[in-house]
Amino acid sequence: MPHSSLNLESLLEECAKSGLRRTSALRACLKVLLSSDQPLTLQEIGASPDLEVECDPATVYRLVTRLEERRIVRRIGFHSRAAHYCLRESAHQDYLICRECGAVEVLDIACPVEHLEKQIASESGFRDLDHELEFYGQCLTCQG
Amino acid sequence: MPHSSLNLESLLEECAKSGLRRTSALRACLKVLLSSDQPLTLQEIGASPDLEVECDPATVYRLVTRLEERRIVRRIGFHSRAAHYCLRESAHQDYLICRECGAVEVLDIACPVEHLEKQIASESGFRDLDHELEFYGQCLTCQG
DNA sequence: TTAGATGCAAACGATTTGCGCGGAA
DNA sequence: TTCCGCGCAAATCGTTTGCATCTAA
Repeated sequence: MPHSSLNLESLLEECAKSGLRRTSALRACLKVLLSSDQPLTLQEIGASPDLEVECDPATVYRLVTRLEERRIVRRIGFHSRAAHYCLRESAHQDYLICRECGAVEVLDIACPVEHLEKQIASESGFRDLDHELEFYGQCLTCQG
Repeated sequence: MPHSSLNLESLLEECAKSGLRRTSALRACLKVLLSSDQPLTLQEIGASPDLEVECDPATVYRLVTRLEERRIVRRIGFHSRAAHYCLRESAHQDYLICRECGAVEVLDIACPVEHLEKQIASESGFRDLDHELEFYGQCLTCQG
């Protein structure tokens, strides 16, 4: 039960406050993101068995894009062709990815760059700083 | 004069040893990568005024892909639709990217996760570990 | 009532691949 | 002489957008 501390209603509330309507598609996509412990692609969101209403790919795309603009959702690059997304509200995660098969593992480490972020923010003048840290390698299976 | 310490001939040598032929396209692409101080997209490589012979996009794609497989080139995600590439031999770089206009700045910091990498390698069993660290924010221009 | 949201279908852009020719080894 | 690498063109795939309809506010 990932994100048990996060609440669908409070997320919807936040969305509403930022100008989004409480549609069934929005609720459904948020629920899928809440139920996943790994970042998902738009396709994965749209095809999830947890998605309680059918959503057109374009709808998922527009919803997640809006959520990303409002910084409710975080985009993660990985190296796949498709972008991955997760809720920003959940704890920040760093990842370990197999560059061969694309398997994603969530790293159980204290993120080592939090303090750096503040320093970079003040030196660069950039606002709303955020970061992405991924390790790439060949997993045990692909070494076989 | 970026990468002044890196030598085109030694790169070509490394490519040859790993089974690539010394073609004019390979030389040209390596030269472009050597001359840039920022990661480039395939399009940017193919359109570079520094590219000394015309190269078909498919050729650039296949070349860079082979170089990446041989770990001579590193892929970087950023959040643009197109992947960026740089020479792995150059010093490892971390980046600061504007999530609005996409501007890329190379961070002048000692990378803070080198030691973590070793730890993760030994704990996970992953081989040939490598990492990518990027900071995202809104740059001064886009704050204007 | 009406401005934002959705579905459908078409457009886009960055790869990715098949194929026949040409050049490095 | 062989086989890898190249250009050309077509196929893929993940978005991205236009438009008419629907619906939350």
